[in-house]
Amino acid sequence: MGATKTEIFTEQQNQMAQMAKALGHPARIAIVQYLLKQDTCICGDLVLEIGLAQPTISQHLKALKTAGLIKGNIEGTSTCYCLDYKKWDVMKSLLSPLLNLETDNKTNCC
Amino acid sequence: MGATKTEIFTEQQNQMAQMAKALGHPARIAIVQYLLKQDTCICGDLVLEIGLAQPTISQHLKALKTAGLIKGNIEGTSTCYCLDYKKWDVMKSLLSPLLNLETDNKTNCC
DNA sequence: TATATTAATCGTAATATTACAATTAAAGAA
DNA sequence: TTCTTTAATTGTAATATTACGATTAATATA
Repeated sequence: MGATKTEIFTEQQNQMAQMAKALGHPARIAIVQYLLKQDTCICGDLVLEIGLAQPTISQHLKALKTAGLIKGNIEGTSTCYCLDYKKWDVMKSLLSPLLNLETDNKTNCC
Repeated sequence: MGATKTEIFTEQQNQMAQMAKALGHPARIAIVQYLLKQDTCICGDLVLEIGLAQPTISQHLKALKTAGLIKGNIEGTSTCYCLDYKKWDVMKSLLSPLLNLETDNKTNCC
């Protein structure tokens, strides 16, 4: 045990969970916010901005990249990171139905 | 090490991450989807629907409840669960700025 | 070629998560 | 009161995550 039983869920449910999980750490939220403000960054920018060690930031960048939320391009000795807007659209279309609920006329159920 | 350094992030960043994390497991996505469809449910419904053991479902319900995304009311021998729309509004207002990006005229940065 | 610069990777310790069997608790039914 | 129903809790094994020092790799620069 200990590992998520992905095989009993739909592909969509696993995808939604994976994207939410990628945003489920404050450092990764901070990275995304930084990219929203600055468009691009390199690892060193985030080390200064966030204050975690370089390998830790690198690890979080990898997690966001694996989830497809950011892209990285090697440029000389550094790597330029940015949001991957295509994947972001997928995430939006998957998660919006959950977030944009009609809460107006909903009363507490129980 | 091993624990998230919440103290170096803003309250808002920690909140956003906490809510995303709560949705970061396919079983919890499935629970939320079930509640969207059925409005209310009890633990046993989800055990049948999802196919994980009762203690596991109970644990996921607790995680969603701790994050504030669902509410539970004891009714006899069972507990009635439903989405907490107030918290859902908070989540929407926090996460929407991240999700609803203007992706139209954005080109790949690097 | 030697020396920075930048970041990825490796290794590892601490902690957290996931899943479930076993048990417990609490309310309703017989 | 005893038995059933329902779910929470406890305990635990397997796995995953987080964080960082040390190292490595790869490109610049002197």
